[in-house]
Amino acid sequence: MGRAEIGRALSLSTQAVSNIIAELSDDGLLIERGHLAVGRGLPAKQYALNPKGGYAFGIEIRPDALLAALLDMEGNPVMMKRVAMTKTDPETIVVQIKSLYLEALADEAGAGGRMLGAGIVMPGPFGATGISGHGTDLADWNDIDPATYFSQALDLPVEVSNDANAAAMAERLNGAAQGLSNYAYLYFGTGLGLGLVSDGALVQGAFGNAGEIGHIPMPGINGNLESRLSRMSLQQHLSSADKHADDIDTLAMLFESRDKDLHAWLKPACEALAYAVAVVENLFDPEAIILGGAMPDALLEYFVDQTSLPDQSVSNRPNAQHPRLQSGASGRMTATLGAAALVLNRTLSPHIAHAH
Amino acid sequence: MGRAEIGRALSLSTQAVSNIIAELSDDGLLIERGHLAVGRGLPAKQYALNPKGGYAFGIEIRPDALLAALLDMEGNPVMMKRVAMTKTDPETIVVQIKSLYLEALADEAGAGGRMLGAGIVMPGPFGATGISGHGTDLADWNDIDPATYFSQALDLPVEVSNDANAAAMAERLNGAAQGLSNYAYLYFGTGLGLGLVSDGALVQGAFGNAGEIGHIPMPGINGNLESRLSRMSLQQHLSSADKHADDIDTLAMLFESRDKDLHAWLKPACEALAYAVAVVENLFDPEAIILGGAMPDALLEYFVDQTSLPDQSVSNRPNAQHPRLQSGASGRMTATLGAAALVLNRTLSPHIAHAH
DNA sequence: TTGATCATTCAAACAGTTTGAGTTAATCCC
DNA sequence: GGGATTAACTCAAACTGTTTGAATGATCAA
Repeated sequence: MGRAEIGRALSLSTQAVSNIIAELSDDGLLIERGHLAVGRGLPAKQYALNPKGGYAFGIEIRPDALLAALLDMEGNPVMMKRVAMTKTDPETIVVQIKSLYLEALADEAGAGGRMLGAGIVMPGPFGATGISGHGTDLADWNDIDPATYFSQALDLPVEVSNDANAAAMAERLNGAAQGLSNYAYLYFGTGLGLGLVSDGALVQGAFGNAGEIGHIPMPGINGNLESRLSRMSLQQHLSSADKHADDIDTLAMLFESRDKDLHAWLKPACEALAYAVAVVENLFDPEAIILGGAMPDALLEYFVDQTSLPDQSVSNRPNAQHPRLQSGASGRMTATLGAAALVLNRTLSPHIAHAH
Repeated sequence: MGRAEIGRALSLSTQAVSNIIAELSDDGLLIERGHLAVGRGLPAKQYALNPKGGYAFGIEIRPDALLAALLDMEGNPVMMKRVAMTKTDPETIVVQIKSLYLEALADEAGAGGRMLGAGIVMPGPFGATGISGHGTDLADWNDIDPATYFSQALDLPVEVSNDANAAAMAERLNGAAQGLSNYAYLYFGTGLGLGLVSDGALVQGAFGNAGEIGHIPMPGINGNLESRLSRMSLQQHLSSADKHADDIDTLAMLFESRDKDLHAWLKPACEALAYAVAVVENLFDPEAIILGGAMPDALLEYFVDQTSLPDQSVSNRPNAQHPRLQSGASGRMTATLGAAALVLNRTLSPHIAHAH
């Protein structure tokens, strides 16, 4: 955009924009993109964010591994790494993270002085709650505030969140949620998580544990939602037929080959998804619900196509602008990239900073 | 507070606070409260909001009546009125609202030049949706944007919301939610609504229809949540036993006298409430859930006491600071006062104003 | 009584903004 | 082809809201 256009969009004078652009250019945060003539008048000098003007580091902590990614300011990954872990105590993890961080800085020349912060994704819920202790959470982390701990270790501002929130933010940066400010993201991790974005900001809850949609009771069965709709439920279903699918590729293969056990799981899963959609839509009235996470693409597409969306919903509107249910980013690294996206979103979207 | 204390809280210099206080005092928005000596040093001149420095007008539009309230800046009601309506078309309503507004201004000398805005509560959902046309919504309003319409008619900034959101804001101003910034409000209107506050701001959804919790499917029965848990469901239950309770007082009397039909309704209602709590807690992780609306106080208290809260919830934490479920304001005027509270909250809480 | 502590004011400096006049480069239209 | 029109941009000055530093006032503690 040109100075005058930016000024109009921001309700600032052209002169003010000029001053700000001069400062940002000096800092290397903007690049010039030539002149653009759209009609009469002096063609505007175009400015854009310099993708190499800032970087965000993302870490995903899992019980068995550590995943890291480095994103530039446009959200392009410039590094991705995975390290298997056997111990998950804070000291072991922080040492490993520091070493991954140094690798990232070594990989990308110039990132050193331009780090905007680090995003950390770790399994929730945070603190002792009624759904703790189900095997997915990390030991030895109860007495530590992860944000402070990592912030001191890396000497960077740190954002901590869960996988679903991170994935939702990643989707806003580059994916299906671009331009949306009210949407929900259903994330397939081990269980089923929900990332909620309201007016451009994550709804994190009082203790950062919002979005545990997998744990709500599921109508018609004696169990919760994620007992029907999650990767773990699918894997349990398969293993009861003596089939073992530990990774996404195996699941994709089974889906592709129309495996009858996998397909038997699909129908009740779609019903569970329809229920989840009804709950999320009526409680939250999103522009769209995006489906993503550690599932094969084809399976996500199947869910989007085959799930019959509830009629009794505030989102069932005749003139909807967006598909009510759509698929987003899938794969192993979604949440890791999302961790870094947390930082980019904090940097790039206006908010009130609380004095410290 | 004194100037220096305010400065520290806001990360401003004392001098800046002095300048701002001078301006606000000139406008009559602050009052002096004498000096307060806490230790050594010059005792600080105390300042407080002038309750008469600003007013908020609240309107609740119902299919059969119009309710109005005028609140001062501290949230004290200085006027409350009710007018029965037979027609609900926009012209009839706006004429009546204008006349109520003039009455309010006449009642409170000095309110004229000090109106901060008007809050309007009207039955949702807004726009055509899958749960429209159930008899609770107003006719002839589909092509009108209520905010713009009333803003022009009253020449005031206008906030439009539903009853649950308004009630939630009222509770924050004066009631059980004081000091909370992440909480949920379960509101008994005709159906069952949910007001969500995240980081001090209402979660309204993309089209203002968030919080329609009454319309989510209820496990175990062939129906939605509000078919078990709402005033309408209670009244239907009673009328099938040939008892008619059109207002809160009658319901309170029946409850007090341990009417067996009413009490038969209570147990499944508590189960429905437990389910609602499980959904809201796991999805939003609130500090507390507040129960209020058009129900007798005693009945709300009964719900709070008798509902067994779900163990499988992120809010089931051993060291909780607030009761997970508590009762808030009840009665006929809750949503009307809330309508005005919308304005006070917008005025008093910091937010980013979007350029227009 | 004296010194320490803290709130406040005053004046000057500073930062970020708008305003208004002037310059540059494109299109429109005769 | 050439003047009129349009729009982006720059420069300088004014303005607004902030911080900084020195001075003053009122209280407590020893």
